[in-house]
Amino acid sequence: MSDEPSTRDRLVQAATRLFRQRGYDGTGLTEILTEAGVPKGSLYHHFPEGKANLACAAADWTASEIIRVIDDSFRTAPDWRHGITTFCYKMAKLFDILESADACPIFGLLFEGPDHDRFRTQAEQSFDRIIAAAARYGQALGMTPEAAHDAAETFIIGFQGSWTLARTRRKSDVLRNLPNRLYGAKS
Amino acid sequence: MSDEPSTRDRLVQAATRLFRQRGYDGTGLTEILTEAGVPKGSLYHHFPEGKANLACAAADWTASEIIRVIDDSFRTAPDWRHGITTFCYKMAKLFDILESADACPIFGLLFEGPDHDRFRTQAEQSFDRIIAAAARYGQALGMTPEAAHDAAETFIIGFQGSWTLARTRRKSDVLRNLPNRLYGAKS
DNA sequence: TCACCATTAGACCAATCGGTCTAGTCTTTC
DNA sequence: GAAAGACTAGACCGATTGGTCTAATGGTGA
Repeated sequence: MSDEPSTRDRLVQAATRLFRQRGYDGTGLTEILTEAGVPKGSLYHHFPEGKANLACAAADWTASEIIRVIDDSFRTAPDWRHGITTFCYKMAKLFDILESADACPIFGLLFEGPDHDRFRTQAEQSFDRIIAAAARYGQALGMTPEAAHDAAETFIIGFQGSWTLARTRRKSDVLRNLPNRLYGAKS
Repeated sequence: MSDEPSTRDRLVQAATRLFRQRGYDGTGLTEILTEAGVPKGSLYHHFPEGKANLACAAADWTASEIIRVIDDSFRTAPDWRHGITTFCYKMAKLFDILESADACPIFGLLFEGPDHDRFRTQAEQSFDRIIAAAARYGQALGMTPEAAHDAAETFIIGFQGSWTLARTRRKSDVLRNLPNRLYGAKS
């Protein structure tokens, strides 16, 4: 059971990767199925509503992964800026790994596709989960709840924009420079 | 001749709008053709390489529109922050108009799709054109070339991120707040 | 051993995709 | 007014799309 990822997990992870690379509409079911090594019947067993269903699961999974990185970055951070800096470096590293496969901004990008409102809502919730996770660390480091939320939001905005620019340039510098951009030249 | 937009222009504008709403792969040729009121033959006359060709034209057109708004915002601006603020308000207004049609970040989003490198390059150039346009105003307002470029880049990053967040929330506040976020609470 | 249910397997389907190609219709030029 | 080229018009194409459906398979409890 713990030996190999379950069929469901393999589907979600293959879908996540492909959606990130080619977008929702750009990715065919066959492609996902092949990559996951799973027949079509299994897909519709685990995700009865099909592709859209799978995309939502992929978005959830991605958000959780991001939050995991946030946790790792802040657990030992002495202050907010250190936490953010660590996060940016970790993500820049990830960017460099993914880049060869031409990956997209971590999340929120999958959210083209039909069913506007469902996808939009899913994206909104993912954003909010991530912002809330970061804000929690802001509070733990002494900020007021409002200040922490605001700082987290500012950061996520900067991160999202930086990733986009980094991607068009194929260079992760922009990500590593984000803390300096947001909080002034390095101390 | 100046009475109606040319067939070509109608194609580019319809494509721009649809790509913005549904993305490159999410938009069918038929849809574009119907919207533009143009038969398929004309498309392949004006854009012999087809959809990809049209997408690049749409990206160019969009970048030019953005630069036009930058020009409008900075022409009478007494300083950098005023220019940025005006730009953000203009774009927030545009956002509110488009929102009903569920539009996407202004540009850079069309750049999923095949032909990775061609699309990526196109996006990179569009970004750089826009950053350069903003940087020019920074210099005119007294910044050094490096400072101006950096300020423009920071701004474009923040704008891109803000638009994304604004879109998932369906609220333009985030765009209007960007100057405060970047340059401190309103004076 | 049997029945039962979750899961796997993949053939199959209509619809749509981007793209090609031939015919026809203007407009311009001599 | 005829020839020529720019442009419009849309029927048509093979490939692929997301999705459905039936049959087989595997493990579990009685």
